[in-house]
Amino acid sequence: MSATERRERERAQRHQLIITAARELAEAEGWDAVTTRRLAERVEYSQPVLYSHFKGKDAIIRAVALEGFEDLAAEMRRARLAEISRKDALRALGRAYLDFAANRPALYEAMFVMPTVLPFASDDTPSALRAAFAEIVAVVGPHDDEELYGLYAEVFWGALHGIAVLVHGSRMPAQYQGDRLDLLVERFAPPETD
Amino acid sequence: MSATERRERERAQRHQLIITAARELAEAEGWDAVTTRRLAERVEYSQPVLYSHFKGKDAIIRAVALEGFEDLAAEMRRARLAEISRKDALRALGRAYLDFAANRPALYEAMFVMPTVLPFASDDTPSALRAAFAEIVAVVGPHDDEELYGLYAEVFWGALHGIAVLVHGSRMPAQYQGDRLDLLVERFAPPETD
DNA sequence: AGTTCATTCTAGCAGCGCTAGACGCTCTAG
DNA sequence: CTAGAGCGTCTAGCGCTGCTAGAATGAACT
Repeated sequence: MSATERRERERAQRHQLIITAARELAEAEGWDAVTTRRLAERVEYSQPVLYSHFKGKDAIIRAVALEGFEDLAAEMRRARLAEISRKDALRALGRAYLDFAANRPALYEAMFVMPTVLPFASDDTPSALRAAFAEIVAVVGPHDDEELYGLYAEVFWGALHGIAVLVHGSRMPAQYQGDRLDLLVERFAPPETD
Repeated sequence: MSATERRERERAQRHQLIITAARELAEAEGWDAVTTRRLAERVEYSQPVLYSHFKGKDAIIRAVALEGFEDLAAEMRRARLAEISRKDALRALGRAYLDFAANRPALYEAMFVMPTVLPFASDDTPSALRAAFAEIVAVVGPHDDEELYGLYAEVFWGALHGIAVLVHGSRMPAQYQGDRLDLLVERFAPPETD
């Protein structure tokens, strides 16, 4: 059965190759440039091969986005754990989030802007999405009120997302992003206990 | 010359007809359904007529968005002026903004989500856009610090935009939108002086 | 070595935004 | 009142998109 195994292994590699190629092409030229023909050419197979791995273009974007959530969760985690006070952790996480959005706009777009493709607040929400959200909850709380679980995180996240996409779309000047984060952190930092 | 005048008048009417038809079609079936063929059919002209009025599909979307800004500015203004205290005005404006986004999602999308099509913070920013932004500045200030002009408004606007689009994209549950607004208002209300 | 079967490719469909060039109608000037 | 100029509209078509049916290929198993 080793022949079959080898083929499955090759298949898995090609699966990942498609995802990576799609992400790289999107990051280099934007999602508009990611057509099935160009993507197929890039992985050096014909178009129909893509459809033997993914149900359609949407599914490819979904796979790219899912990997993105793992990256984002890791970066937010690293940033917040490097600080001691909660306020510093909040600012560090916010900065990590905005940097991620600014530095990898195409990936961010697949995750948070394109027509929904991943189930967010639902029973079958992928663990990477839950992990990313949990990172935000960890820095803004609340930690003592079950009823409000997630509310602060949602609003803080919403604010970060809002200014990230408005800046990216040139609807807001990019230069004051640091000041905006400072203001946001000041307003959302938990009551000082340190 | 009245014949020429009549023709120009008819042309202006048709211009508006195209914009209205595009908005209605988008609001009914989403922007994906707004193809030049379907739009032409709806206004009962052939495709090329659209291009004698607008440079391309982008320009039509731009015209729709521009009208939207006038509506939004008017609704925010009406909402904030109906309240006395600044905190109530802030909440009312926020609610008006979120309601606008929720009730007219396609129009909102053209204004704030689609690839930039109107110059926002620039010298030739249309007055409707300036007016809408000025409404937000009016309720969040600051009014005494030239250097910070617009910063509070940008962050408050960003937060409203963020939760609006995340809810619309099913990335955040819709049911707690009121609680989110309350939290946001509490954090952004100017120091109590009333 | 012959057969089976999975896999990949060629070719094509319907629809997209957009445009060139032919056609027809209206308005103007003599 | 008629002839002609010019504007406006339409038909037809280009190159592209996501996606797929069916032919052709090649590797693996008996």
